Amino acid sequence: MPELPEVETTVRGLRPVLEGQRIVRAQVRRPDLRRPFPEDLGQRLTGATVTALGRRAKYGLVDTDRGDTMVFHLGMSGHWRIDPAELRPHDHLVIETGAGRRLALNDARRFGSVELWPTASLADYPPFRGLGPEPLGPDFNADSLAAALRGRTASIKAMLLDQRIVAGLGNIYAVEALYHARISPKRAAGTVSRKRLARLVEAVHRVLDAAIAAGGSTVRTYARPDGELGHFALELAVYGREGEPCGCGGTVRRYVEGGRSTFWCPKCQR
DNA sequence: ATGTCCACCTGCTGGC
DNA sequence: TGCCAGCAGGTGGACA
Repeated sequence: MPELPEVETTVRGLRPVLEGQRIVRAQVRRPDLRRPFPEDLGQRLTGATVTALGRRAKYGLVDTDRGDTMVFHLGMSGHWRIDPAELRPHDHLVIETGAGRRLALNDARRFGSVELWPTASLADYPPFRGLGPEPLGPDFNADSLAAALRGRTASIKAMLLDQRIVAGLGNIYAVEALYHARISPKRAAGTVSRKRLARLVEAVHRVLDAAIAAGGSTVRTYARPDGELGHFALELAVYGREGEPCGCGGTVRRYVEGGRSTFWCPKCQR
């Protein structure tokens, strides 16, 4: 699931359940995702009060009154379940609040991670070092993008997936943004004109905003039993549409780059 | 430094 | 119906 919009949706869904609440129980059921959980994760969470929730790139942030932030990444298959009726396989971490709410972090493929890090020095959290600008923030714009891509010969698609260039895009939204900007995913990043980079920045904004808006509509129903955060049905223009017609009269094609499927229309994306 | 590929892990789907 | 190859939205490390 989780690119930036899914993580943002997840954080927004967790906020009303966790913010201001005391964690009365934190149960680790399987401590080894991509990286092992901190040894004492359960003890360090139990009794803490959650002061704020946030997001950086594709990471969710849960601040506590003990000066620690729980940083979680959902990998490929991770998601939080709110008030599950019963626990399921791959519910690796279960948190209960003083208000009687229960959260389960489920991640079948275990590419995700959970870490505790001092809130005051989150910038030093190793995965955050070297991270590029937030795609919806002011530091991601045509000028900064042009500077970051100058002279680069790798494909523009690969550069959008590089979290050091821009932090939060994944395969789906990189593909969708390039389609909307009418830029070929195969084009060498350093050869994309400033004018077309401006179009790309705008397309990234449009695609992410629409996805977050669609996720938001799902969040409103989060309280349903076994509600799972971050899942929503957004209409995608090209992703997963190999062989289907493009509005321009062309046909959507697929190729693999770096082991990732890329969908595009060779007729209108140049 | 840069570009490219692959491993990590489990579950689901579609074709035979 | 059953089996199995192929595929899945991320990241980081190895290699040239």
